[in-house]
Amino acid sequence: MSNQIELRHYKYFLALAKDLHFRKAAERLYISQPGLSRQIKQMEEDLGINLFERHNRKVELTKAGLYLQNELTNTFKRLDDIIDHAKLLNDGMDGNLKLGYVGSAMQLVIPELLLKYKNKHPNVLFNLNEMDNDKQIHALLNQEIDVGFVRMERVPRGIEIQPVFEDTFSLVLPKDHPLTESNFNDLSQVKDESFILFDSSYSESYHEKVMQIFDHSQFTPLISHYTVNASSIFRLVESGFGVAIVPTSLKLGYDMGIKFIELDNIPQRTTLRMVWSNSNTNPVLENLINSIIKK
Amino acid sequence: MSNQIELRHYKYFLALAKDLHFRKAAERLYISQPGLSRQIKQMEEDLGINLFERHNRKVELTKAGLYLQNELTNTFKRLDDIIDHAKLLNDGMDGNLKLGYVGSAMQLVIPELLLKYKNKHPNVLFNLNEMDNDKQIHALLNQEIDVGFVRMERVPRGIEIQPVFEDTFSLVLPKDHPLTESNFNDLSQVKDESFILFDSSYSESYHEKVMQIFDHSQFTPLISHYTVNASSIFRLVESGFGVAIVPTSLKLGYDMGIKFIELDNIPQRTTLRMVWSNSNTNPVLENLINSIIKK
DNA sequence: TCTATTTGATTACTCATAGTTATTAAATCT
DNA sequence: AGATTTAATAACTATGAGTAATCAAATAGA
Repeated sequence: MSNQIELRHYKYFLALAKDLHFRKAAERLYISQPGLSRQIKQMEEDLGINLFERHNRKVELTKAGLYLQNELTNTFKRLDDIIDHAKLLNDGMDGNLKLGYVGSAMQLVIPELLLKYKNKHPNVLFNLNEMDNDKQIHALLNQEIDVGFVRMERVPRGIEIQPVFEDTFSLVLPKDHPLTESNFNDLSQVKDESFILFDSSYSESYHEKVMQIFDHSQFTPLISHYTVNASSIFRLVESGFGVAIVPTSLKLGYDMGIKFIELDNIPQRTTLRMVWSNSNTNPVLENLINSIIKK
Repeated sequence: MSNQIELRHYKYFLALAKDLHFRKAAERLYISQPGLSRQIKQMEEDLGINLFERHNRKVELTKAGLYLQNELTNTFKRLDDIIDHAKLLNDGMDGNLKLGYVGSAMQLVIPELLLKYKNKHPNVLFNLNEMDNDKQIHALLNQEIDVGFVRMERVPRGIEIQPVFEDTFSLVLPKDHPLTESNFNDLSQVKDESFILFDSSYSESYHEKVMQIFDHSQFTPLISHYTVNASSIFRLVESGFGVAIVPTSLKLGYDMGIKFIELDNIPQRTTLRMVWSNSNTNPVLENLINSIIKK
């Protein structure tokens, strides 16, 4: 029972389940149509499951077939990952880690963490992918990345979240702006400037926190631009289109005609958090979590 | 690359990984030793992974081979579950659910919940298994059950937990005991009796709660017996070996020479909780969770 | 040290079956 | 009614899984 079935059968089944058309699926598989017909039939008989309903001129998935399509797709994606990972082990690597991160984490936090980790585990291969907060959650759920670094507070069920680095905010001004660290007192001094901010699609909770800063300073800012990455914010500030408020750690790594004034006497902070899926079985993931969370 | 490999290869690999002996593994697979040698070799070449180290007179798994053994074992167990489930769908069932529960939940809570659920979903097949708290957590992690009903408070990462039913405690006495509902005031009236309790291995947190009751009544009980199931507790009480404290809902379903006095004016309660793994993809599981948690 | 035994790899064969081409049956469209 | 598209069936081919026989190497035993 379910004994003569081979991977081939499952692959053929998935192809047919996609096309719902024997000839086309067979073509895509580079086999003949009768060959496919026979393999599918054999699979149905061997499993004792009707996978397709053959109607007059169209093929449809049964309930059981639809279920199988979903589950098998996942299973084989997972199987591929397993083989890839085993290959790495075979080549002397201890494993690999696919990381996602918001751009604002790349200046300070990520390099530091990775250096520390790589020191301890030199044979772990890294893939780095900058992506926004929501994309990272998506990628985690699809097992496309192992770990993400986000600025958000709530995550869906199945995702773990832990703070990694807390940062102050800084005011960003053109270099020739009259305000300086010494004559700066509080934000009300820039209440008539126009502001350039990260788009709220970047992170709802990040955006809200920035708005709290304005509340706290008791004025409503004129926002002239929303944009999605730090360098375009800085470019706009440099060109005199306004001023900005960003996480302080972004100060590093950019050399532009701008200056930072750290807002360390307001209570708002932005926290970079590490997120990962608790159903992920990548064996080096645990190392990373321990090495980062346990300081 | 990793293209000509079939399920057969993986099955052979797992057999050899277990035996670490070509001839024996081949025997167990009902094929000849050269056949096995060739298939394994082919698998190693096709995947580009050295799976075994052939020493003088013994075969050992490589690092990559060991990893593969673990992961593939899981994957194929999962694949079997998927096929089983698809078969149920094929036979007109909507799916099946494997439940674990502590014995004390069987009297009142489980039947009520299941009746309500079965009404809505008549084509879901149930498997019921009485097991203690820890066993259920184990079974969940191994995907041997879909849902558990436990009396505990903390569960490991990856397991979800939600309260289902809160119960008072009751004092259990032999039928001919002088204490009755009308002349009972508080537990100090039985402070000189010996007590029969659930073994603390049943649940750490349950045991602690019962101890709190004694603290609350300001006496240290003489405990004469620890046992693991309700009916043996009742049997011992009936036979005059002592008195007991148990969840009130156990009153139902037993017809013995004992009587219950509900301790509803002490603050302690015991909560039956539903637990499940958040990596479980059984499609009917979600129904059950919704139907039970959302009252 | 020589022989017997146990190990997995190699070789040469066969036989089951995946995949082929050619055809049929049924339904739908002109 | 004839043309076309669909999947199933039938008969054939050839790939490669599995086999028996043998080899090479490494012990173990006398």
